[in-house]
Amino acid sequence: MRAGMAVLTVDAAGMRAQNSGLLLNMIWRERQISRAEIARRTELSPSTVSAIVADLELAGLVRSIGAGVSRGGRRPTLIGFCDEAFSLVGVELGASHVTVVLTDLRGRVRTQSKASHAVRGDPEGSLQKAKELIQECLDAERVPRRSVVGMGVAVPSPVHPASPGKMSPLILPAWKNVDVKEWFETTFDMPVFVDNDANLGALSECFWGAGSGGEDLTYIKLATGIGAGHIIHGDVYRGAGGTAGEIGHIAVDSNGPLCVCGLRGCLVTLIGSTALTERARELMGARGRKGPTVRDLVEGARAGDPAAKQIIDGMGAWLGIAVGGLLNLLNPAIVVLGGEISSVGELLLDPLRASVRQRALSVSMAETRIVTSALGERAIAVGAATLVLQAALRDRSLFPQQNVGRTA
Amino acid sequence: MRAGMAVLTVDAAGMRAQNSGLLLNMIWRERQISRAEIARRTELSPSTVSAIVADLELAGLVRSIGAGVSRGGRRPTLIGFCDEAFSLVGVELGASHVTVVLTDLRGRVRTQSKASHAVRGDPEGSLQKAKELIQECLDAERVPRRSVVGMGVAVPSPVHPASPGKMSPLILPAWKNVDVKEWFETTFDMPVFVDNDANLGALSECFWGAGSGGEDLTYIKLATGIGAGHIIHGDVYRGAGGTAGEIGHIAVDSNGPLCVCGLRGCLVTLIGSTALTERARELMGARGRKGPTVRDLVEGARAGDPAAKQIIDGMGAWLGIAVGGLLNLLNPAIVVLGGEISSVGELLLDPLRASVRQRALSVSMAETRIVTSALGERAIAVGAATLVLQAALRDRSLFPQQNVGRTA
DNA sequence: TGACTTTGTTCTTACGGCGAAGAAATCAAA
DNA sequence: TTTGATTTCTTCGCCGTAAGAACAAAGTCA
Repeated sequence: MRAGMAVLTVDAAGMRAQNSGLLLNMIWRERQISRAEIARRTELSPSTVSAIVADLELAGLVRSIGAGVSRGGRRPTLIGFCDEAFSLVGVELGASHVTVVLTDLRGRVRTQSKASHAVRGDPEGSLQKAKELIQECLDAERVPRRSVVGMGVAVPSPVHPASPGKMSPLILPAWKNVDVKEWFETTFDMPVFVDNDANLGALSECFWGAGSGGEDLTYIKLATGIGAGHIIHGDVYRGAGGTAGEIGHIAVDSNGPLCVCGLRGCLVTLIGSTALTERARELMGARGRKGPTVRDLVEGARAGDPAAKQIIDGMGAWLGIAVGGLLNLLNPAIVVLGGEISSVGELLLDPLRASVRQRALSVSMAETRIVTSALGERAIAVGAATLVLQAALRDRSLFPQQNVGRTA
Repeated sequence: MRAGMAVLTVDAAGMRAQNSGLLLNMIWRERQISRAEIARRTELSPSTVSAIVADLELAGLVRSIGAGVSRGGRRPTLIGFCDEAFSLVGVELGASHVTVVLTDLRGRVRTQSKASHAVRGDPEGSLQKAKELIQECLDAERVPRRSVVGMGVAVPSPVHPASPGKMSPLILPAWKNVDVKEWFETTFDMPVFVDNDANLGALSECFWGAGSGGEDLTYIKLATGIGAGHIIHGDVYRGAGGTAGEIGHIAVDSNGPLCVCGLRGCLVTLIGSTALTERARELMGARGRKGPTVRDLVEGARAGDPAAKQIIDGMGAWLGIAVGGLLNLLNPAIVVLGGEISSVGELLLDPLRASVRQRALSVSMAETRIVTSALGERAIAVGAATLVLQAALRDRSLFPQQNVGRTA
């Protein structure tokens, strides 16, 4: 019954793998730390720590970075993580664009490239476009294939844990016959990890944003679609069928408009980008021929335009219904709002918090921080790259072997 | 950032602990299995398996139970778990009663005792009552203190992970100065685990009920209060502040009645026992002087009383709003309904499923089984005992040492 | 009956962590 | 400056655990 079968047996080699993984994580997290300090914290013996650090050094993952301050005796040698030793590729297949980033092991973007593309209906073209952009990034930095750990791909569809390359036939029917994971794997010959965009936004926030403390967190992506991703115990939570976080199709208004999903009054029909810009066209008038965009809305609200503020207020109220339910059901430590519209910051957070306060227990409300993302528009693509980093920090063997097979 | 610090370092002893824990779990799960089969499944060497089994046998946790069927050679010796080797105590502090069960390591109840008591306002009396009942159970079976692994306690309050003995001052203000965990620990001198009642109902279902497959599951306790418990990755999920699963205070009707929690239209004000019986009094008329009870409602519905059925239908509709949100947000594999009213079975499930269908994505809906509990009224107390079992199966050292310290 | 299979044990080997001892580096106080 | 204490890190031998080979025991099947 218990899912705990994940725990595998250990032999001598497994013991080393486990301990060295622990050390690698500690060094990554602390940025710089001495052997002695590691020994104190892990309760591993100094000799063992030294041996493992030597291992990691040989693998090119950590290195000495000078001496630290003395604690009354010999000064410690600080060990640091080699952030630049390997690269990560992050791909975002958005609704209308493809973004690619190349990052180091600290989530810093070394190159990025982006192109508009109608991803929804054109799998072949989108993948081809992605391939070009990836190649572009790799070439720009002259990154050899050997130094890339792997590739993360964010897709605008739920991903079933059992078949991570397959898109949902309801959300992306045109992608029915494509296996994204397989395609990238065969095209680039490296490990590929695929996940839903909101999940990767959440991961991004967990590693580099509001949730860097490691607490449980929910990220809400406010865009054409509305999706949420949960981080639970430091890991993306996907649910039994991969559809956890489909907050956009929570029905918040039983008299609301009909949604493409077949339900009525879904959150997305009320506060999705389309609904917002339509509302803006009504209240703010047409800008040029195409009507106001989300960007116009953001700028309007920031400039104090009452119509824009009214729209944002309404959005906060609707969103609060869903977030209130979220707090009561899941009680995350942090809720992060992402997506272009979230850049209005407090203008959205104020009405949202007010709405939540009417719908969530004061306890869970008081303990939950609700914030907007500070990671910008690359958050999702970086999150995709982070998925690879997370996997590699868990399983050292994912890092490509550099110094191939020399026996000391 | 990552919560992964939970992983501890390993030395030779830890290696043995890990492997023997794995074996213990496998034997518990499989009920009977041969050494050879264990070796095949775990990929441990036969010699290692033999050594570990000998260990476990010495500890009194497993024993040989005869020969199995041959696979074309010598017949295997089947190893079985000693279900009766130790006992578990489960305590449920309900809103209006205290229940105690004494179970074996397979969740079978050996003794139980129950007493009505106004737990809410009387901490001292409740604890004293619990003490008596526990003593009663232990005496009834002549169970020596030594053979009890520990005690689980279910409380009608959220429990903060950081202070598991403290009740929520909002829900149980009278219990402000009591530390339940500490009290039981000092009174009975054994390990004590405290958790919220709905969480323990969920654990009960995960181990002994609908979720025995180990999938993610949400249990909803339908009683005076409405609470939910989540099992995620085989473990109770409590949220950042311990209030995950407070589904009773999801606001499902913005025009609904005011709730004690300060919000309006909480689920509990619409389908809590009080609301149901009140509604029943209106529609079904008074039974005797006290008005119909939940039991009357169940019997009425089963007997085909249209008023009762109408009430249950309405309940399903309201509940469906919350469950719909739950499916979209968390996407559990199973939703289990518990509490007395759930014994109406399909009469509640039908309108509930219909309501959910209008509010959840068809994907998550299709993949989620929604069922009623089959564990009966002892589910929570047994869940409390199960909390101890779960802990001990994870950390063998929690089982009391029987054959104290003889070096072979 | 005899060849083959499967099970489970025994014994040796290898590996990894531990602890003690020691060397090196630094501080602090004489 | 010297001396002793402290901290860091390495070296080396020990020990516990798992692996593997060899073997005995107990079956099956023709």
